[in-house]
Amino acid sequence: MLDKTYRPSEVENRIYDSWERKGYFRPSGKPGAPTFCIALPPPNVTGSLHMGHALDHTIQDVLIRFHRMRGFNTLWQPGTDHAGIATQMVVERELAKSGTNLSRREIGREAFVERVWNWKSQSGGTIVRQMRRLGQSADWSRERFTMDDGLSAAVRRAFVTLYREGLIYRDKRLVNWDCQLQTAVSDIEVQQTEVDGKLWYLNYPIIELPGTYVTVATTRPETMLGDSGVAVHPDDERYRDLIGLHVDLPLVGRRIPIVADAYSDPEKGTGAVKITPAHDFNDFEVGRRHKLELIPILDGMGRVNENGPDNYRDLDRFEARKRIVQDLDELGLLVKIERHRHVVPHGDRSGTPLEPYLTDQWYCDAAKLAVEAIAAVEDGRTVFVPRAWENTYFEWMRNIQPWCISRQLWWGHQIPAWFAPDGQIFVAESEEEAFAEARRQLGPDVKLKRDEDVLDTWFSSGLWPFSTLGWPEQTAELAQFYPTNVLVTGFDIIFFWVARMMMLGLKFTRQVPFRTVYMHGLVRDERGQKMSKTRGNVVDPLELADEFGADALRLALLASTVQGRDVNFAPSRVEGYRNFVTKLWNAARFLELNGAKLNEQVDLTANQSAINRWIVGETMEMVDKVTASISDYRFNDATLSLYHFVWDTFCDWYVELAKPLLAGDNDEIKAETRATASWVLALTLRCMHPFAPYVTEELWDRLFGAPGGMLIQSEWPSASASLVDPEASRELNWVVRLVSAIRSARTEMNVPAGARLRLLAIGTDEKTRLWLEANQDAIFRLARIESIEANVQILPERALVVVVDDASFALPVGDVVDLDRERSRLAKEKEKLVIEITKLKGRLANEGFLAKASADTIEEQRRRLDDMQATFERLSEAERRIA
RNA sequence: GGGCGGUUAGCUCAGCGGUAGAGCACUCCCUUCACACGGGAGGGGUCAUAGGUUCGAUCCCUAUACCGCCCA
Repeated sequence: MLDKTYRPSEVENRIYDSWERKGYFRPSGKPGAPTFCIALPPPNVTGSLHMGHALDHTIQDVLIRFHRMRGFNTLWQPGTDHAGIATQMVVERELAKSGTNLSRREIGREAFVERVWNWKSQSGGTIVRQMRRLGQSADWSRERFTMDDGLSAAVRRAFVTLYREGLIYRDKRLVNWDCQLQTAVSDIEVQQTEVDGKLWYLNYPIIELPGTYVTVATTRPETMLGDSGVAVHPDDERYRDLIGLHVDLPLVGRRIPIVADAYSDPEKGTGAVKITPAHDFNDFEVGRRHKLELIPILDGMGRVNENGPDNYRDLDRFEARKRIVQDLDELGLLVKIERHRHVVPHGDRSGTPLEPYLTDQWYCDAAKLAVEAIAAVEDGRTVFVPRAWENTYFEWMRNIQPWCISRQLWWGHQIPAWFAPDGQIFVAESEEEAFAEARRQLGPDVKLKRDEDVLDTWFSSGLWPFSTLGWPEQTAELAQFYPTNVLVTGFDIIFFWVARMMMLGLKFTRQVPFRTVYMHGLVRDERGQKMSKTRGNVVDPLELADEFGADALRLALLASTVQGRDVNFAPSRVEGYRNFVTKLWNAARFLELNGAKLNEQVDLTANQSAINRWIVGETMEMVDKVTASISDYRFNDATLSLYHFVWDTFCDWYVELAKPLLAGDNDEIKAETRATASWVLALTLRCMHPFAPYVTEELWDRLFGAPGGMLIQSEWPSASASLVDPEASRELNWVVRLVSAIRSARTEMNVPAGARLRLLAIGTDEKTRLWLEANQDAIFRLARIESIEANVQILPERALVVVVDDASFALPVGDVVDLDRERSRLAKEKEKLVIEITKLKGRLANEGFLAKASADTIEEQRRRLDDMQATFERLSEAERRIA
């Protein structure tokens, strides 16, 4: 027997183990079945599960479970990425704490990488375990890691291919350099952060005009050591005469030119701007236009290098700033300092200000790869849901910059490039190949040194949808599951994920990596604030799952997911869905107590009771709605349909209506009701399974046993029109309205809740009489009625009156009734009607409306008016009775 | 500066050319034999503002205000 409440903690692990052990997460491999595949955007191996993952993964699990039940040969490909910087940082931190006080450089590359692997094997699986906790049905037997042998081979193949086609090349350009981590990072790993800074105004003496100065304004005075020019706007009258002259760079003593360049904004600062081509992206361009010298003055740690004057050498960039400002001030060249709020690029891992830094790096020609990636979305080979995100994708793809793919790290895919002593580069998939080629060209004794750097993690992640399926080998899985069907991700990583996979996927497979990109919003707190540790508003999905159950968390997330919008997540909703799960549990418990048994062969069209015919139709409608909503990625609609069906339709009405049937003495009806109720519950469990997999599986097992196997691999229901009986639907809707009207009137008139009243139907027509008779037990019970008299001709005086459609019903209450109160109740109801009736009359008298509105609309409005007028008449009659 | 989204009940949000909805919160009643993680009944909204289109606008268009996000 089921307990009164469902206890998730006693169920979840057991069920999950059972699913996994029985291999239900694996592709069915059914011959002829259509395939459905999702590649999980691999979470960071150092990560732990946050609300964003919970939402992202739950959506994927709904799609996977839905398609699995619909008979697709389904694969959800999971795994993690090696997260170069993040993982290396974790292990370096551990190293620092370990007491040996050795840096990674001191223990050496090999030993360090070994440590990272050790860390990974011990602590790397957190997020994957947490995914299981939430019921995610990924095929763990196929779990992959971006550093696996196979995936590493894919990376080498991709790199070598792109290099040979000229799509990967080496270049000396400015990169975003992280001085703390001492590596380059890509544009999209840059966080633009607004900070309170200053604007320093500096005087540079003009050589040709002794005693005069040009004043430049800068947010980074320390970079002046690397200045190689001053720019003014060509149309700026103030500086016209200075163009072509030179200044004597203070503290350095370098002679640098004043050039005219439109980059200089006359409105900003003084209109004259110092140009440091080796330390600023804009200045780099200006410098190139005017052939200015590139003078790097900082080293990789952000310290002044040998190009700076001796007295600043080795000073940290921030220390150098202080000293330089001080020294300029002493020379009388510091004009003023203003407060200035501006945007400074920060590394999203280290959090330190990034330095534009001139180095040799490997680049990928993203612009060329983008061409096909753009075309594929333009021509609909890949479709975004919601569509609006395609614009963001296009905007970014069309302005894409060369992608810096090398990182000065040890953890990652080491770049398969070998340097000969003369600087010549040999790129090959293996060292042997590289040597073979080098020997051919440079003789047998050639010495090669492998590039120390590794590739951007996203380079390997970009191959994920096909490298996980075996590429570059032409495997059966690749043929079967690629292109994948849908990528589910948050819009915040549209550039990381979608863009890179599209470019590399099209390049290497000539096919799009996924046909649909479903973008969901970010999970924020209930006030719309981004969740962050510093704000302290982070909600832990695992804690919620522990407290309320994984199903409740999943339902709450799905119910909050509206297409194209962020999710403002209120934890109280989880409690609400915990209650919902309990409600379902108890509905099942009710069936269990009444001997429910599932018989899939039962002929529901033979049902005698309208109540049973009605709920079957309602169930069909629910199946339709849920199926359509999932297919359209409208998860909130699907969740709400289920919620409404289970709670309102099934529990509040059907179960209550069925009680008299089950308690009655008609064995045939009893059997029919048990069979129908069981059938409805079975379909409900199936439809709800993708959303709340645990409780549905448990109930399936407890109630229906498992002769046909587990719910996870049962068949998704299909709606059948032949099971919908419109007449039963009309009848039961009427019963619901009648009962509701009686309940309302009773409460409003303060009739004691327990009091049983007589119900007199006034001037009853045939249909009403039949309906009353057929549903009398239900009406007795639900409206607290003790007897029904049909066809009463005269309204009794001391009675409440309710009107349903064109029939009046009187509830004699004897002396307890307060006539004044009843009068005002009737008046209030009439008032509401009058407003609507006036509106409808006006509309129907409007010639424009009659001429232009559709016949259906006009007919509908007429019918509504007739109904309301009839009700109004009945209410007036009742009023006159007690006048 | 450019682009995108939002403004609907106390809160969080659905919706939509012709009847304004949900959950939570609130009020009143109920130890009715599945469930108090429950049942029943209620209160609460000039759908941001101003114009326009339309027979009819919360919904479509334009502008404004405010809020948020992305990019420079």
